Amino acid sequence: MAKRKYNYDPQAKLFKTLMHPARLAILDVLRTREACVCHLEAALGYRQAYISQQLMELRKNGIVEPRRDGLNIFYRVSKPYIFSVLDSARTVLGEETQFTWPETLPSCDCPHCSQQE
Amino acid sequence: MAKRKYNYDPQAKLFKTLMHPARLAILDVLRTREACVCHLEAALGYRQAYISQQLMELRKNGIVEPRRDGLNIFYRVSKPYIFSVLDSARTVLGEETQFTWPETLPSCDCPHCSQQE
DNA sequence: AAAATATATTCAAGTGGACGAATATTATGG
DNA sequence: CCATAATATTCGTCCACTTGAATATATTTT
Repeated sequence: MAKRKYNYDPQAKLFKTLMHPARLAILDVLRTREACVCHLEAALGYRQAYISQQLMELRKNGIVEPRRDGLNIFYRVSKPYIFSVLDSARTVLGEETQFTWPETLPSCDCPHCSQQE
Repeated sequence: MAKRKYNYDPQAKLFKTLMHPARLAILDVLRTREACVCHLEAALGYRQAYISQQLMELRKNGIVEPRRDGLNIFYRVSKPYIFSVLDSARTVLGEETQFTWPETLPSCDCPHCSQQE
């Protein structure tokens, strides 16, 4: 007979979403600002479809949300508190350094990156 | 070309360890005290071998560590900061209630539970 | 040293996630 | 309304995780 007093599935599901290197990388790019798919592509070097797949996974779990602007769809973190989870994990692992992405990337053509001129 | 500046594998691995309901339940039992396998068995209602399997997984990732005392092997959380990760996750999910296990269980015969008499 | 108790390990079948390839969808510009 | 750009989805294969069943190991007791 199971005597569990608590349902751990929601927590487990959240961690399952976070257990993927590509998704963690995406969240780190989204730490400081919203970003379109092509920006994530330029930043992380993954294929477009692959980025979309991972974004879909994050979206299904309510972690990110899209905002369409013309052809671009900008993603942002809808639950910023998720970064507390990520930071705690880093602390557990003894990782002090927190890499911060620059606001713009030379290799990116998205509106956010190429609006200078 | 991949431009990742950071290796997310350690974090991903940690979350992978936490993505399992049974392991989360075990960690919650270990939140207040160490416990032997049979205690976890009594508390959670899982089979002994299954508990052992999940403990092994947690041990492989340095989250819990064993202490043998006669026939019993007591497990305790070796990285208590892991609870910050769990608590942050609960906050993200909007779960406020934190279930706390009693120190002793009537259905358990382990030394910690049946030393009254 | 054999039996009993507590725990660990191995094995195997079923299942779901990872990810590449191909294709579909949506919106803008001509 | 057709072409193009940006993003999304579907499909298929491969591999890792899950979990039950069986068995092994370690320790104490007799």
